[in-house]
Amino acid sequence: MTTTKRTSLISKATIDRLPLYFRTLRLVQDEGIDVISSDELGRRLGITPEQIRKDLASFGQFGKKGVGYYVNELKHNVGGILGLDNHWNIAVIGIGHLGAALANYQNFVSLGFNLVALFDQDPKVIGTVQNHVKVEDVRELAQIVRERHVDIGIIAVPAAFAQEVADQLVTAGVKGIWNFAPIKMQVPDSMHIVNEDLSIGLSRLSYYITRR
Amino acid sequence: MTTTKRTSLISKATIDRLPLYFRTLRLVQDEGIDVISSDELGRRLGITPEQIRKDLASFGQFGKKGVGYYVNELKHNVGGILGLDNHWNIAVIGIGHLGAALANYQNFVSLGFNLVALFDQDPKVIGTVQNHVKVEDVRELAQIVRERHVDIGIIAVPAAFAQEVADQLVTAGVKGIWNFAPIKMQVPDSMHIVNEDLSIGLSRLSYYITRR
DNA sequence: TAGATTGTTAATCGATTAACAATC
DNA sequence: TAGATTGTTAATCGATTAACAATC
Repeated sequence: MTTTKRTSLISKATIDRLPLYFRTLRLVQDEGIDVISSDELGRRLGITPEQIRKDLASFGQFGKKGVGYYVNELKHNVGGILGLDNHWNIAVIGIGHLGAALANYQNFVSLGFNLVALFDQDPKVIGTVQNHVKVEDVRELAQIVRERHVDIGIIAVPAAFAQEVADQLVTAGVKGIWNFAPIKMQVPDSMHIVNEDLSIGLSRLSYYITRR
Repeated sequence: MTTTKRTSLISKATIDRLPLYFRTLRLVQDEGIDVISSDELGRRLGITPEQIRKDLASFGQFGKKGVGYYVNELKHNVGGILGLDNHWNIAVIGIGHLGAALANYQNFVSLGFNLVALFDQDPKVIGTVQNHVKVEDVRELAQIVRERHVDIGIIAVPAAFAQEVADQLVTAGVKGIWNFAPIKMQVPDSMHIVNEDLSIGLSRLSYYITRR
């Protein structure tokens, strides 16, 4: 039995480690390993075993004292916590270089997401196909988002158009937005939005190599 | 005069906010604004003014009490702290969808990075051009990295080849690695590496929309 | 049983928020 | 001067690490 504790008590850092656990458990399972200790999982990920046990314990008791964690069971539990078993429908808006890369990113498929729609504004791009999905005119966004039950909208348009697209996604009723445009988006408090700012990582690297 | 404090005292979270300050200062400057308060900067970014003042104060005294911060001066200071004025040379390894997107990402140019080399393994890709740079055979990586003084290697190859590429980059003498492959990389302690794991953000979004 | 390993509590460490003196 | 705003110290909050009892 799984005891689920109050969401608010769980650290943001913990949630960001769960996908790493999930991925490693899958790799471990492919190697034919049935049981794994927090020690071994930690060794593979460069995370302390205490941290891993604490993270998992915030969601329930998944291990067996003196034994470890059953890989398959833990993998399903972690996947469930992350909501991956909902197999969310995703759509990418803005099929430039980045949007096309996201549309073709196979790791999303392996996490259980379904790519159901692509949108662009450029007549030369509309009608082309990426990863077996046809690019639609962004003017039909609202209608298609509803028809295909899009849960998550991925914004890969230039910064100048991002807010407008976000507004349309909110109106069309998506559950969450994954934003790659480097701007502070205005969305209702109830809308979940995750910003993916690629220049932060590169700037951080610049910072570190500058002062080593 | 700028007082620079010990690096170790500065929080990782602070460093990740600096690129946001830098970008906003540039936007503000484009609007013709000469002076900005922590309050206004915070309003634009959704960050508290106290946080911004604290972040900046860890690197020196850049503001004027009762006045605010001179936009141009602060922008240059923040850029300098991030090391953007070094105009680091970057190379992308793996010109698939993601690698091509990174090679064409204009925000990196605007941060002062220079794209100097692209590498792939596929004969059909070698010789093609992305963003005015020709794709070279990855077997020539070591030589070209030295010739063109590559500072940062961006790994966009499939997970199975990522460690091998990292090893070659380390041997060739890059200063830092920006890794998009979803694996735990083994590099010497002296090597700076930033991992960009796109599935974390999407998984986090899945987590939040699952339990709203 | 003895050894291994979890889950949890307590201690420490780090980051944010609040408050306010300094000063433009 | 009076009002505005920084820079810094103190207080709070949150996350990680350490320690260990429970138990397989």
